[in-house]
Amino acid sequence: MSNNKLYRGSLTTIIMRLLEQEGKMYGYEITQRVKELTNGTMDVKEGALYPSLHKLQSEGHLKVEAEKVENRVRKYYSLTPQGEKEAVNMMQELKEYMENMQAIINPKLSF
Amino acid sequence: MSNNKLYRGSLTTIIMRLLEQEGKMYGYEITQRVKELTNGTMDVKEGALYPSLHKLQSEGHLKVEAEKVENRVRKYYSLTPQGEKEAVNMMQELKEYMENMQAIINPKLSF
DNA sequence: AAACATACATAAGAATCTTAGGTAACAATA
DNA sequence: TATTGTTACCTAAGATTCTTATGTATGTTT
Repeated sequence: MSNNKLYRGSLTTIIMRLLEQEGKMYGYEITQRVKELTNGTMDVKEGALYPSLHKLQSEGHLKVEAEKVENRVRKYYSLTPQGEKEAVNMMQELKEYMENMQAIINPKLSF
Repeated sequence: MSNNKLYRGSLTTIIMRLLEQEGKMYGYEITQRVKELTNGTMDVKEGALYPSLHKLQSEGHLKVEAEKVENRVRKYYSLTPQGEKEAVNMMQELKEYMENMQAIINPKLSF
């Protein structure tokens, strides 16, 4: 993801948010999109991505459709209705996280 | 820390920043300060805190002085010169993390 | 006397990641 | 044409960071 420990724990939030915005995406596409959006700073590792996608699917947050494009298989992931609720929830948790970190890091501005 | 996965990885950044601001603190004090600053939202677990403090010390970022206050021992931690550099670095990494998450979460505002 | 708060600590297990491999199709290049 | 690079999926071993559970000890409150 980066040599930065802070990214630990944020991969599912990223996946859910991208799918909320894009409708459907396949794994490799997610790695490329994140690279674009962060100017090459963030690198989603496949060894983290695929297990995460499978877990989100097994939890009922994602559904999959396999498509054959140019003789290669792509697995398109999209949010289930339950996943859409979870995406909203995760965005709220990200907001809370950011506010709490600001309050700790910059206590003078938290009044 | 919270039932929120996003906090994973941010404890050392929190410790280093608090010590940068306060000069010196002891473990239990850190747990209470974080609770105050986040209105009870965040709860730094002792099982995470003490191993983190010991690791930061073994890496040369923190130094310790034991003090006896009201017949109880407190271990006051403070930044070493190397730790001060590392604290600055961690704040920069937190800033980058926040910017990257914003860019992913809210791509329209990243231009 | 029991419960709560202060203050430290560690060990087992869970969760999330990195690293390092593997398969396969296609394109570009040396 | 052999090799490298890109696209596209996957898993397993190990590292790291956390939670949960437990322990010790002193002092305060109920």
